[in-house]
Amino acid sequence: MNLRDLKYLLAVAELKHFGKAAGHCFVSQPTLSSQIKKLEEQLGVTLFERNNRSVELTPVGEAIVEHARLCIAQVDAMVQTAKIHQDPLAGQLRIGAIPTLSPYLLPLIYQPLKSAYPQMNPIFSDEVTQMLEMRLTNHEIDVALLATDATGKGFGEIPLFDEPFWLIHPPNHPLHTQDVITLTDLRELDMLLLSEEHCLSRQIVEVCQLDGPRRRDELRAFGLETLIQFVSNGLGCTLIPALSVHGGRMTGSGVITRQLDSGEAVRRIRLVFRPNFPRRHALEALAEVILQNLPNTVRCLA
Amino acid sequence: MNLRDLKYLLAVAELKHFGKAAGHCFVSQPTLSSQIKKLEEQLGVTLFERNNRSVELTPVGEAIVEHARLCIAQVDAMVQTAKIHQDPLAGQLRIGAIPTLSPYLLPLIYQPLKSAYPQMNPIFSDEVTQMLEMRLTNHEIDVALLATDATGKGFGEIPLFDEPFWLIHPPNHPLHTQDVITLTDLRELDMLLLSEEHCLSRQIVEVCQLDGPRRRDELRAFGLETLIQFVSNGLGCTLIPALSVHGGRMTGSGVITRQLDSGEAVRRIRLVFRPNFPRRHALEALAEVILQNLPNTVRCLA
DNA sequence: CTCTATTGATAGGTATAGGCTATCGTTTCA
DNA sequence: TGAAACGATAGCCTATACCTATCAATAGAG
Repeated sequence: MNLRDLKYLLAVAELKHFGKAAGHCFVSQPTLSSQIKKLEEQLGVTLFERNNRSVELTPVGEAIVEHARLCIAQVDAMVQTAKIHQDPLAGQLRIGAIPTLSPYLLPLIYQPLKSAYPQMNPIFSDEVTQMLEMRLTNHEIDVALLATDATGKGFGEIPLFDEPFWLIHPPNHPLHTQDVITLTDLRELDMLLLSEEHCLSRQIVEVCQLDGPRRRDELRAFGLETLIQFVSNGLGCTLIPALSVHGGRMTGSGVITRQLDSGEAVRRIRLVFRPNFPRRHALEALAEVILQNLPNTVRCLA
Repeated sequence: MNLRDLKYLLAVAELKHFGKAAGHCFVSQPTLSSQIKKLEEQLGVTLFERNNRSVELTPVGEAIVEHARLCIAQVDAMVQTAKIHQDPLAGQLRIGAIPTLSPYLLPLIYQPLKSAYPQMNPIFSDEVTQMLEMRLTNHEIDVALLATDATGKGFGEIPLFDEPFWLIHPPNHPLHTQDVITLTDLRELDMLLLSEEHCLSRQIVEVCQLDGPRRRDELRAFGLETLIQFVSNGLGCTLIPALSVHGGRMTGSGVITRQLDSGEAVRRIRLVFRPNFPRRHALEALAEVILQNLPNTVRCLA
């Protein structure tokens, strides 16, 4: 059975005239006649009682037409739904971000994204890298904002920007009097780190070339804001990403924020997605909005 | 768009595997692939995000599949409806009968019809010949039980039986002492007649060869039972159809019921219907039930 | 790291379904 | 009686949905 046949059926039922119904369907009258006949044969019932003067629905015909009407209505609704979503920018875009980026970046882009692409429905979530990668694979999110390379795991990526690490230390720290801080200086410090499922902690270890003994494992905090509180209380130093300096509550917290004298101490933030994700344009739009709303403490890559 | 495509869509959405879905639909995998691709092109959206290891619905796909599911469900319901009505004996059969037949015949056949064809849903109505013919033409009823020939008006008919006219007269009437009553006797009587829209009144005029002056127009009653009351009250005689003698309240009403000495004084009862009425079998079934439940006061024609 | 199995996509050929024009048979109306 | 209107039928043609064979990409085993 064919949807076209059902449309023919509805046309004849409404106009009660094969010729007019055929015109209405943009086919010839014989085509319509034969298709109605075929439909009647398939269903095993007579739908119309016809003679050369009138065409009338049989009682069964009435019932069948009612079903056909509902069916066609469903298809129309389906096409309508498709039309709304034809714009690849439209519809849900489930965005995951790592916790050391999410609270500082997403507020910057939420309003601009709404303004630029009102038809887009972004849904944000907040998890560590490994979880985001799993959710990507399971189609539970569409794109992840990560600070690590995931191309080796079969994902695609759009590099966005390099986010420098800044040093924070307590006010009375020895570094207070030092004008310029280099990477070498960092090796000497007592670095506080996030728990190891955060990519940030691994990256700090790498950047500072911290060796085993120097790591302050006993104090690994679970959130960046908690870590800052530790520093504020004089328990040590740490590196934090530039965006958290901009958006975080540094002022008044008593910690000293210091830029580093090195272009190397950065993490690269990228959009990561399944390579066959069909709405690539939505990702590019997202990337564009992110890049245009960043503070100049980070280095854009486009 | 095609219903087949929607079924393919549902299969892939459910099994998340093109090959298995193809087997489930009894087509080859390339067929399924190309049809899904075609559907995606027609709708202008990507329904599945696929790679060589997994097939997953996109958010739009989810929405579309929901519509498709409802659509297919409608079609299934439609086929089911058709199946139920495939039996030409099933479903509504709207039966009209003339008022001088209806109250005496229909009670005789109602239960037998229910027993023999429980799937049939007979709906009875009661109107004069002209109205019944109009309703037949307008598809408001499916078949009429008439006492007149309607083949000249483009209807089809199944003759059922010849129903003799019986004479009824008051107890103290001169005919009381006469053993055999012939048609000639009737011409001398003061005949009471129904109003002229009833075919019975025309037929009595014809049978008795009543001429203008003898007709008792001022007393034309509207119903047969009323007419019998007139006779009972000694206001005249009349002819009534045999079934009304059988089923009517003759006993105790004080009227005398007399058979006529003539095979001519009958009216022929037939089923009348539109010639293209599709459920001819239902009519034949009805005819059969009627014929098998008649009293022997009438002469069956089959 | 190579080999193989699995999976969806593609290519090319064929058969059927659905389309058309022309015409018929019947009925209605002038 | 002739013309017009209408649905059905016949015969032909094309688009499309189907098939088999094969490709390309990936994952997992040895």
